[in-house]
Amino acid sequence: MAREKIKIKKIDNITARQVTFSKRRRGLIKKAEELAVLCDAEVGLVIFSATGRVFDYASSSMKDLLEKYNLHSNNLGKMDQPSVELQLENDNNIRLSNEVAEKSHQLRKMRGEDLQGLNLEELNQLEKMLEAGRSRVVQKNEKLLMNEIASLQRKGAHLVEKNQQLKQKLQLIMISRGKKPFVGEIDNVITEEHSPESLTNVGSCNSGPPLEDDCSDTSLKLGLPFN
Amino acid sequence: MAREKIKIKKIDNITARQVTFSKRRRGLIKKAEELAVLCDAEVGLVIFSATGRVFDYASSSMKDLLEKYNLHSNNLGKMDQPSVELQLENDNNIRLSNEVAEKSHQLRKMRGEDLQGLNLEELNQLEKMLEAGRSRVVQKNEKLLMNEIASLQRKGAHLVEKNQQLKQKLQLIMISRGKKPFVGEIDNVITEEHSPESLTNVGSCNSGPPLEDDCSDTSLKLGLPFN
DNA sequence: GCTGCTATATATAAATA
DNA sequence: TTATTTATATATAGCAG
Repeated sequence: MAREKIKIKKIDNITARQVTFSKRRRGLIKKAEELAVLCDAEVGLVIFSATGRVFDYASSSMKDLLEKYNLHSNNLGKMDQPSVELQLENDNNIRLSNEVAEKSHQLRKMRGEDLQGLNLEELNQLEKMLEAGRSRVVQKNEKLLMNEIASLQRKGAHLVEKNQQLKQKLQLIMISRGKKPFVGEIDNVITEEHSPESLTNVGSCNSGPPLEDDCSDTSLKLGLPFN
Repeated sequence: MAREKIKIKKIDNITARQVTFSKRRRGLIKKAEELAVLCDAEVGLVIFSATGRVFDYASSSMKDLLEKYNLHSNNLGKMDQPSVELQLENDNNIRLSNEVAEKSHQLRKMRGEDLQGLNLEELNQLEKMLEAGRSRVVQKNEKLLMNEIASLQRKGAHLVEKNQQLKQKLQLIMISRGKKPFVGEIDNVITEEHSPESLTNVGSCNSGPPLEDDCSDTSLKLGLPFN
């Protein structure tokens, strides 16, 4: 694949062979990885150089992969365990393998990826199941959102309360200075343009006389979710 | 490497993913073989598709290759199993059990039965997946229905055609008997309550009045001897 | 043994049959 | 599914450091 086309046979020149080995080895591993990622496949690759060095690639655990592979080739090939224990283990493996296969299939169906051979009845049932699942997910989602809102609301109410306390302290201080303040003076500073009603909505922490509010941002944000 | 550059991430479209898997799998195996031949290396390659099918390539004996590989990796790691085989089986059990657990969990999530600890992002993604699956199921369902309809239409059209042929044969027979039949006579026997026009529409595999009847008992019975 | 550099050979994504 | 076709993207053979 390059300057010249080459025949697929052992490269005579040793140096060239090594260079090619190095390049192609990396290329092969890259391709293996791409296949695994692109197609959601499991890939295991083992390479021994002529000099005996080992290189490998595995999309997941090479150990698991090879065990899985052995299992398959065993099932498709020979069968010869005398040991009862081994036989038991093997039965277990078969059972588990079947379970995995079954669940994988079910998952694929739910993803709509393997609907081969399903009849109308089964398809309808599947759709119902998906719709039910979706509904639950959506509910959970909404619940989460509501919780978040409630939490924010609590925090907001808390801030309102704090603010009110601050306001009272300020009043006390001003009074203690001997200056009896105009009522309107403080209110102007603290409540700005808000109307009292906006507070009554905001949670139970606030029971007293609707003492205006303070951090306008908070009350605005809090008010929205409750319509 | 083609019409468009793609990102190396799981291909969303199922069909495209399968096609790509098929192509790249072959490409990868070809490259593996070339590496083995050109550079006098030993190469072993194992591929599991997402559906669980196995593909492999080995420049020599996969068994030998894997044993050699295990030897190497063991040397680089640990080495102390009472019974290697038992250990392997046991590991396999653990791995399979984990796989079952994982898939069960995934299934439960898709059924909306175990959404504990999922955040908003994850819930949204799950919902998207469910919606995608449902959409595919619905599509498949519709396709099935359309096929059924089309099939029935074809059969109907075919019956109509047969019927017309039978009618012609019967006419010929009656003529050959030397009895010039009343036109009305045959029509009455064969088409029964049908007006002649209803037949002329139904030429080949049309879309017109699909099923109707035609296969009235009478005409069918008449037809049999001539087929 | 690596690089980096081309000019080519291959692989392959999409569209199509 | 599977195969062909096409336009492009990649891989890489042969060199030079």
